[in-house]
Amino acid sequence: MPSEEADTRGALVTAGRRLFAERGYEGATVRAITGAAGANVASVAYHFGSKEGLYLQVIMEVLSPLGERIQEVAAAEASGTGRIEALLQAVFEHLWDNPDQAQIMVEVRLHRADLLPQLAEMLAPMTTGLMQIVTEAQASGVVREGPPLLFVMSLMAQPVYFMLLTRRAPEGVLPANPHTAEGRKVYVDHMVDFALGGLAGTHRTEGR
Amino acid sequence: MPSEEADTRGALVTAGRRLFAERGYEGATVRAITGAAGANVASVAYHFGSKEGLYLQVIMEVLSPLGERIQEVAAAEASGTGRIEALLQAVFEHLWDNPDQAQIMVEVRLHRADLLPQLAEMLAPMTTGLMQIVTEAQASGVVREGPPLLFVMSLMAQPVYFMLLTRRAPEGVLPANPHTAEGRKVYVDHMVDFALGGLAGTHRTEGR
DNA sequence: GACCGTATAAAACGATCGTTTAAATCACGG
DNA sequence: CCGTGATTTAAACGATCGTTTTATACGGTC
Repeated sequence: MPSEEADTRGALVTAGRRLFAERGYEGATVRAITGAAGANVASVAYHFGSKEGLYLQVIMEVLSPLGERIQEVAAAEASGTGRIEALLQAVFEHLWDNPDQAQIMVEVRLHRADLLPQLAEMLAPMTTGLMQIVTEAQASGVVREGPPLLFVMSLMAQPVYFMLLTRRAPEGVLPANPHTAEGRKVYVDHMVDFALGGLAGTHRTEGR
Repeated sequence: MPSEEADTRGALVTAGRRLFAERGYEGATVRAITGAAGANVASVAYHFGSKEGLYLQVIMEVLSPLGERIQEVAAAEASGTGRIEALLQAVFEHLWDNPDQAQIMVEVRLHRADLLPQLAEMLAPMTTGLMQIVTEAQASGVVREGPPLLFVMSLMAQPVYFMLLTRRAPEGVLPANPHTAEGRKVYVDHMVDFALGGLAGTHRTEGR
């Protein structure tokens, strides 16, 4: 009977997730990963076939939870602006607790264009959830008319960008300390205000 | 008299800029860069001391133009929402024409935390220009009260994120073709609408 | 034409990369 | 307690990394 899930295998994924995010695919060496996992150099080839195999496994495991989280928000009942607020809150908090996620997503988009089709497939549950949230918000009048994808992009830009900028920012330059729950609330509140305003009717040239 | 600017030196910066952006610091090898530049392998060490030296030079050259562009927008006279619109237009178009810029900025932020202090220093003209635009917009009533940096982050998130997502997106999924000027106008118009709404008064729980 | 600092060239350096090999160890049913 | 497949280990593989070395070609000055 094959045991299918040894301890080293999980340790390799955990270490790979962290090191791929910190240093990128090329920067994270097999020896660094196996060293951090307390495993042998050959264990990557044995369990995943190659470094690339481990990378794909890491991507899959790292992307799933956020997609599920967004699906939950999309399925939850909320009135008017409540669902948008819940979405931004959930995405930002999730990305903050799992910085590997955003880093690996950006890394793939920047330097691994060959994996973009697979990435889009893995992100499918997330994008459908987002589109559902926006289209329903348009039906209820919270969001103005227009291609839903544009609003999805504008929405996601906020938590992703804020997470990347605040994660390792030096102290003193930020208006609130994101390492505390109260500090993060400042950013979430701002993102919600900004997004709700942006989603509503246009303010183009004339006031209101 | 030293010639100071040989042809190979410029070719190395050009090739390095492209390859560092495409493949990241670790992924872009010295041999690939010198090969693309039509130069010898030893030329990087000769002209820049090391691969790291070339990377720093590329960062400096790639960051300057956007900072100057934003300073121009900040200095230009524009009434009400015009300056915000000009800012988003300029940033998105500049990033679109120079994708290396955003890619390298993100790369440094993700995988080269050791360079963040130098990056912040190089970005100083850009951030001061952005802060000036926002604070003056607050004074004129276009932007509601609040820490200017939060609005700067929300503003920049839009063109950066849109550029990263639309640059290599497969055909058919996007609502407009960003490779044409007319298509990019769709994205810029949306970003302007979204941003102006987000910058104005809050739409929190009650309608309008 | 000899001289000299600058620049390019080819070749080699040690180090480290991902991967492979082959032996050792483990878990366990017969 | 032996056999057998699964796992781990140490060692080595060829390839490629960034860098150094050494020699050669170039452009002015005296």
